[in-house]
Amino acid sequence: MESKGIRNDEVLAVLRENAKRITAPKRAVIDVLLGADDHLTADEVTRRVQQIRSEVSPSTVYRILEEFESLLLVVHSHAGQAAAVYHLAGRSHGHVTCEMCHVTFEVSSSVFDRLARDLMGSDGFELDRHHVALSGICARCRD
Amino acid sequence: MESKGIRNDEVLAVLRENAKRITAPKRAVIDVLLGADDHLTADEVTRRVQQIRSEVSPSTVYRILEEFESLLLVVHSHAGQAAAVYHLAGRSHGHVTCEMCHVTFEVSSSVFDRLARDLMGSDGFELDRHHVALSGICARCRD
DNA sequence: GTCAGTGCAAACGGTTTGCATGTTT
DNA sequence: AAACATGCAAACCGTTTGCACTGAC
Repeated sequence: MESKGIRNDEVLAVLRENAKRITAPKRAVIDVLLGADDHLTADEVTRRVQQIRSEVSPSTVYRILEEFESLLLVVHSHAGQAAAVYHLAGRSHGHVTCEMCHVTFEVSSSVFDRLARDLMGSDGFELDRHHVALSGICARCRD
Repeated sequence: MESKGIRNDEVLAVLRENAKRITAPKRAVIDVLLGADDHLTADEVTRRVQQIRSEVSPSTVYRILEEFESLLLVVHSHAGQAAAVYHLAGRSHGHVTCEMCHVTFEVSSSVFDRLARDLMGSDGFELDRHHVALSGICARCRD
């Protein structure tokens, strides 16, 4: 079990530093993200938050995730046209998502580092490794 | 100007081989895809088709693109949550999309080959290089 | 007391689907 | 004639937005 790279109180500190208010829905979102081992869609975050505070609306969750992302506390990425997945910022790097089981995995930074270097070298393209998840078939689903 | 790797009559031949009917909307879609230098969204394909045959509906274009893709004539990929982009199958490999100008580029197969090898080696993950577009900033937009 | 944050509901964009009609074979 | 393809409209899903209200500061 790796450290997530950020703690509850660190998130709250960043909010205070940026004159953002600390509200019950935000606390709930933080707890959900800290308690999640894998990557969650906005809908999954909402459902988990609603287990504690049933009145929290999806739009609030989107707004909170957006705020957290603007503060570099959260990262989201896309795989195909499916829903985006969110997780706390930290040691994460690239993402790959299995087309069969829909689980998103972290990819070691060295793999993405090399890709980024190759793209820069061949086309001068600067890779944004956080934003997009590659698709494919994971080892388990390939049997 | 590179060859697109497939010609009008080859597309029609594949349709015949697979007992698919050759209709005016399909001919129009083929012409649009053959005439496009870059990658088109389904909406762009629809609009260009409608310049010739104004009655063709978006859903028909989606169904045609889906059929063509199942026949391996067309490939589509996603960049973020934006609309998918389609183009004729051929020598294409991976895609990268610029977050600033939203242009999608082909990436040389060697870059994606190496990435695929790395992912297989490190995590046993089998990359689907066609389906997802990486994001970043292209050389032109970086100034 | 003020204003950022929230809940609700409605709008949105891209895509898919049900169904009656039209067209290819 | 039969099966497939199409047009239309409505549904769909993830996400965003307008607005009045609430609650953190």
